[in-house]
Amino acid sequence: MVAAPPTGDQLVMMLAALANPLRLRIMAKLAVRRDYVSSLAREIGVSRPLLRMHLQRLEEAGLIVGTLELSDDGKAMKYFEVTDFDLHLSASALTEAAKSLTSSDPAKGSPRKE
Amino acid sequence: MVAAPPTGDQLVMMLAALANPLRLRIMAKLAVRRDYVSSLAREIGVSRPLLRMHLQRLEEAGLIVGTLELSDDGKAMKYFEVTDFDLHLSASALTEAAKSLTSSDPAKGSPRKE
DNA sequence: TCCATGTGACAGTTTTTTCTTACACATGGA
DNA sequence: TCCATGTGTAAGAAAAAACTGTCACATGGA
Repeated sequence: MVAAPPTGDQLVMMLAALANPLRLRIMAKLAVRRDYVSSLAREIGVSRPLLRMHLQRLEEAGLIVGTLELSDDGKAMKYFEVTDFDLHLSASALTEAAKSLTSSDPAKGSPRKE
Repeated sequence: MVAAPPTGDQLVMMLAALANPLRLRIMAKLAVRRDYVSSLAREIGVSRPLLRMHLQRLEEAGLIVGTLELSDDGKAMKYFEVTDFDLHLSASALTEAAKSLTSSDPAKGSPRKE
């Protein structure tokens, strides 16, 4: 279901996003229930700017999405929630993904359009 | 049935190891067939010391293993091959893995032995 | 008005990764 | 002996990631 196998580049982004203890915790928290930045920062125990950066990285990788909502008392709150991704990593899956890597392939030329 | 689900720390290591285009290529190559360092370096087109570092990272993550063998003409060759891992990444899997993270959990104290 | 709470963004430091450029040792064959 | 091939390691530059501190703006309620 779902997930068209991501391109190599996309895969690298997702893996890089997940390959960090703090972000893994963030994902765990958000998997349980959506939350907004300040609240999440308190709960996890990190500064808001730092959390913000990590959320951004996760969002760029497509693992979470944020929506700006207006609370009852008029405050703007940015809620984040996890998307439903489903990565399967095995040797063959990696071999497949590697084919679509665009970044510097020393074995070939510069990543010309070819 | 292989893989006991890795600990959070172990998972982070594996993800970090895979989250790099060059290492992804290395995995792809080794998945096709085992190879020794110098040969692989030529094939991929990177310097040997650089490749060495990447191989080391992959090995530490348990994704590949290297064995030092003696070729017919007496040269010592270090052959690497992929282990058979099989990671399944989903929101719930991450939630589970996050529980066993030891690294700095700002929400708790310093990672005391408890 | 001031305070508590939410948002966003910037500059600057520290730490980690990535990559380069050496150097050292060993073996078989010309 | 010298060269080509294999191994290992260390020092240092360059680039990217992680983290801190601070400022600005907005709103509702005391």
